[in-house]
Amino acid sequence: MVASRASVSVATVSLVASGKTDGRVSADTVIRVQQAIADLHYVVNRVASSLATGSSNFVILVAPDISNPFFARVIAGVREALGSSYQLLLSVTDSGQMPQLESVRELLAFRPAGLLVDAPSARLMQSLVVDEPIVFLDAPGADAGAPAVNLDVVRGAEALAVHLAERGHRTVAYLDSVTAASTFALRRRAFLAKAQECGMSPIETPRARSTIDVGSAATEFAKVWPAWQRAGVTAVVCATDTHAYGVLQVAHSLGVRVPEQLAVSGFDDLPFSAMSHPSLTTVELPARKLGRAAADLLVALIEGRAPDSGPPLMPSRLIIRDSTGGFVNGAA
Amino acid sequence: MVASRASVSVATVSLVASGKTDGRVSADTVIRVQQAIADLHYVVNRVASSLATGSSNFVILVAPDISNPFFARVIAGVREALGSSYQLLLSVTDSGQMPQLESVRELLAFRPAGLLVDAPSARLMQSLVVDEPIVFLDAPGADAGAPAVNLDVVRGAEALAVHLAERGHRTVAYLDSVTAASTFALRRRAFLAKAQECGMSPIETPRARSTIDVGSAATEFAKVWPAWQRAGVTAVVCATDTHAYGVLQVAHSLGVRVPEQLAVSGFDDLPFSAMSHPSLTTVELPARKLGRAAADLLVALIEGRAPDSGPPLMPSRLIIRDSTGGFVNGAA
DNA sequence: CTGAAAGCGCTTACAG
DNA sequence: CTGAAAGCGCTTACAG
Repeated sequence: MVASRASVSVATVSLVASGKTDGRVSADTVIRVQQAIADLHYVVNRVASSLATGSSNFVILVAPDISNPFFARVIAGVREALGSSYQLLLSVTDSGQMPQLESVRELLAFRPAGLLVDAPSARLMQSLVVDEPIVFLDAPGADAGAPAVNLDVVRGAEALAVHLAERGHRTVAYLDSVTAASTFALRRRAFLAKAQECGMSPIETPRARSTIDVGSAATEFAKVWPAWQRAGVTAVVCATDTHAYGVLQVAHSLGVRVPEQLAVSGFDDLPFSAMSHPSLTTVELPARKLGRAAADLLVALIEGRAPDSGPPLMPSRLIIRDSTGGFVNGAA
Repeated sequence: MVASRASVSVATVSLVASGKTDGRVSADTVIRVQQAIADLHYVVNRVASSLATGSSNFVILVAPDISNPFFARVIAGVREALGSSYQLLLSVTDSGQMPQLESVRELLAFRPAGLLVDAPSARLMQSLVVDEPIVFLDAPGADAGAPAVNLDVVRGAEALAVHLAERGHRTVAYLDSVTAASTFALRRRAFLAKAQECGMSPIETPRARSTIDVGSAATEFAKVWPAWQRAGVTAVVCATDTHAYGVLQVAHSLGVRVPEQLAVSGFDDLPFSAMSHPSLTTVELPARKLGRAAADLLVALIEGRAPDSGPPLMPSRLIIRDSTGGFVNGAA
């Protein structure tokens, strides 16, 4: 420990470096040590420090599909809640891949103060039983035991089905995400069930799905559209706004007018959705709030405090815009 | 070390766990120890291991503006090159913020095997003198000393200026990014200089800049457009494709026809750019290749190998699409 | 082939 | 107020 050389002491440097000097070190030496630290550009080795104390002050967030803009907002919320107490490190999977159990285990071996896992598969949640603080985000279906913060996607999906039914749609289709995250399975199921209940016929084949990027979504939609069109589809609901942009794009290219010939909608309410042409009807999902709530919960767990309340469910909200606006058929 | 209890040894467990058993441990004990490891779900504590060996096997990538889709592709390239030898951890700044020296120092305190810094400010590069392996990405202006992998944005920016001049444009404007990354400063300077050289008049006030998201870009463009229009601007070059999407959007809303009344272009060639309406002229930047080259260089540095070649400069390429296509004025 | 021992750089009671 | 010492969980020469 070089700093000790500079002045004359050893454990004292540790005290000074960590600011635990309240009446344990004289003002003189504090200054002298700080000087030495500054001179030598000394930075405490967190690895050693973490080993010695058995604790750390960083949090790892595991997430799939970082290219989803929704995700950037979740991160912003997490950082907000973490403040300066904990540093955030991200671990991302390849596009379209889910985080695997083994890689989460490896991450745990870094001994973070806590772990945040976004959009896990149901399987991951079940098999991941550890005593480290861990919180799942956007993980519907987590058994009650696992701490999780969820989005109320069901309410939004149902509102969307009702909205389309009211607009007179009869035959609807769904463009899904390929990732196995349970949130996507839930969105789809909730929408299809409610659609059925409202008297609409959801077309389930061909099944359409793509990764969360505009290009893939466009390609996929272009592939299935002929069949859907023959089946009489007048509305397509997409797993995310990003998928919907792809649909809007292809529809435009093909001369399919939105919303007159085809209603389009998504989930997320990304900023662009208010400005696309036509503007996009979507289920608003409070990404930032989700991130904040998850991080708050994690910090409570880390610090051994009981979470303030029960399992939070962030409300979703249907935002009706032009992409589903103009369709009128029979009644409505 | 619990595993030692399960069988009967101590250092042997370490040998087995790290697979260094070539004729140092009998097949029998290897199996016995592996059994114990499996039974106890034992995972080597990387913190302790890292302290003992003085090395680690993870790399930290520091980056601003994770919401930029360009970035997701850079990451994909980095992961490709890192393979399974090194794990990747990300540290992101808040939107529009640059990585700060202090936070990079804190990251170094985790003792990663190496550090990758994307789009650093010139100041960061200068003040960051450390002996840990570190590679800058997309960091034009790095003094020759610092290992860096760059994009040849100058060539692309100049080709764009020439293209617009050939199309007959006389008065052009630039929509910049707010981040202080040197790559953005360079794109702008290179374009403006070449524009001047080609006999065009770049309008420099009002200066337009926004964060890298469609919404902010749209707002900013809406604000400056009246002045630009009065000044006779017929072409706007954007720092990224994302900015250009915002411009396209607002132009559409305002009834400004692209490219007839206004030519629009960007940098990146994001997947969506081929499919927007009109499709977007852009300077293709090889994001994935950039990530791969940077990671390759970093690994070479970590492993003490001399880098294969000189400082790599990834080529950029002008892709001409409809958003600048139709404008004809005088000659051309 | 296997175990005992030292050491990685810190932190934290514990004596002085 | 300050220093000496033990210990965090590993790894790596070094003896047996």
